[in-house]
Amino acid sequence: MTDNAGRRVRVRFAPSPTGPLHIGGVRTALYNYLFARQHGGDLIFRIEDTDSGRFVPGAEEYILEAFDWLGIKFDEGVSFGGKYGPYRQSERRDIYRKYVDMLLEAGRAYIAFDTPQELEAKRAEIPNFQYDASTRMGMRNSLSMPKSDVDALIATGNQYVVRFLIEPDQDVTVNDLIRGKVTISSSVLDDKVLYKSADQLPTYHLANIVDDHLMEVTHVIRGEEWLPSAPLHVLLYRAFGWEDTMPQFAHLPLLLKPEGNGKLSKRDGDRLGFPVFPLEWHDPKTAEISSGYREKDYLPEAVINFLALLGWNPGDDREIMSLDEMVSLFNLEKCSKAGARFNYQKLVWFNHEYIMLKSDAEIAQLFKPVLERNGIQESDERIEKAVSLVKNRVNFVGELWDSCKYLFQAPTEFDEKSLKKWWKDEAPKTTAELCDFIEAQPDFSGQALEPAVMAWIAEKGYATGKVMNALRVTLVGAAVGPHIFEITDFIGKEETLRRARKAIQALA
RNA sequence: GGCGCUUUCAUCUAACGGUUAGGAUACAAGAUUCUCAAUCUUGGCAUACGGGUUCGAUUCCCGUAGGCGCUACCA
Repeated sequence: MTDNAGRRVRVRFAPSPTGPLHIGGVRTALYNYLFARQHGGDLIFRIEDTDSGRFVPGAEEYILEAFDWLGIKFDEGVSFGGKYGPYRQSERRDIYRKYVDMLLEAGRAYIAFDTPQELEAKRAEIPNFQYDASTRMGMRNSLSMPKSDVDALIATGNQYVVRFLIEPDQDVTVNDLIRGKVTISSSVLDDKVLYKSADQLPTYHLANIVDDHLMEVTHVIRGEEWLPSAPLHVLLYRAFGWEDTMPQFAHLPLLLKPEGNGKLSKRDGDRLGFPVFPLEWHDPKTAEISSGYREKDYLPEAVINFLALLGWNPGDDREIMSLDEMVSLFNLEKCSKAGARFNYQKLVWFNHEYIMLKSDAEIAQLFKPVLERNGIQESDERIEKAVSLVKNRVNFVGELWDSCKYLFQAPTEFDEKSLKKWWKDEAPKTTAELCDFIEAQPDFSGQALEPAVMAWIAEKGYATGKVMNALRVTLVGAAVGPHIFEITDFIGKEETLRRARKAIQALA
């Protein structure tokens, strides 16, 4: 499929390498991915490192690794290649300079010498100061100064910025795919800095427009925080004369805190006990560690599914969807407009659903390292069997260990509540009798043992619950777990009797 | 402060003028069972407020209030 101008659909995800990838960024990337796939288009990975001061080593690699884990694949860009490169903005200085000069020559931009300190002083002095048509002639720039002065300042090495000349009193309309027409007056826009001579790099706005144009991006799907500057971007496309191929915009609602006010931040994760980053992040400067979904044992499919539904729905009641299903169902028009609270409780539910959805063999492979860490070496078949018995009662693979360790090792201690409820009165006596009965059985398989034991209990006139739970406590250490004959079947006759008789002595 | 976006159960959301306002999570109860889960059933819970337009507003318009974002030589 193509866009309105008949072009192949091309979208991009363009993070700044200033730290770990925020979970909101993951969702933005996901929506771009779904959109690109659905339209048979391209997804570009661009690095927007125009702020040299905020560059963080390792961030780019982290972001790539995160998408790899999540299963979001790019078609071109940094580390993927492509014919529109380079895809790292810091490597495109010459390109930007050329376009800055074009704007300068066309009189759509001008050079300004005001230092950050001077501007700060101005803002302190004049409330609501804005660098625009009403103030620019009072500032130090190529509009207010003679050309000879400007040239002299540059020649003597003064730093400067290039500002975009904005004509006041013009209504600028952005046609947003999610929100419809959004109109603002150009008078509320300031003469944005497009370029800094100090590091010879553009700011976001200029780089963004030039790159999207050059890379033939057709749709810009990004967070709502960009909506206020979208009219500025439209003005830039006009200034360059690129309005006919200007991409279409879609501004996504923000991810909000689970409780309280404001958008989801790094702090919330620490405070409420859930990650806000896909992968664990070790800050190279502060040595601080932020938790990640991968390390916290979430399945990438669950994270993706949960995120997809935060601000979008397929139009019917389905919630569990594969990435491919989402690709065919995705629709920008079905995106909601209001911010979504990040309710991680539901993510836990998704994780549980995906554990249930995956085969025992798949879960067993994920569980194997956990077992090994606990000193358990078992065959894949045994592990799969154990997984099948207990996976419905866990939300995370890591919880499997606590739920089924008794399948691999005898209990070393007994849960007090369980003892109080089930290990009393006749329990030691009946359990001992049951052991003798079981020992005498020729066929120990669960299928044969269950009816035999039930008949024995009936014959003796015992209460089924009391006998079974007493046995359960001796084998498991608590009144939890799967069907008791599944457990005896798994651990075997010898171990069953050994545990039961040992417990009778230990608990006497 | 200015500008913009936004507003349906606690939370994520459906209903693109006519429904007993639906689903999911969470919560509660029940069923099942040797226990804990899972599963199934059931239950409570919402159209922010005030005006219009209309035969009829969750839905369209205006206002108010709340929420969010932007307002950098950050993205």
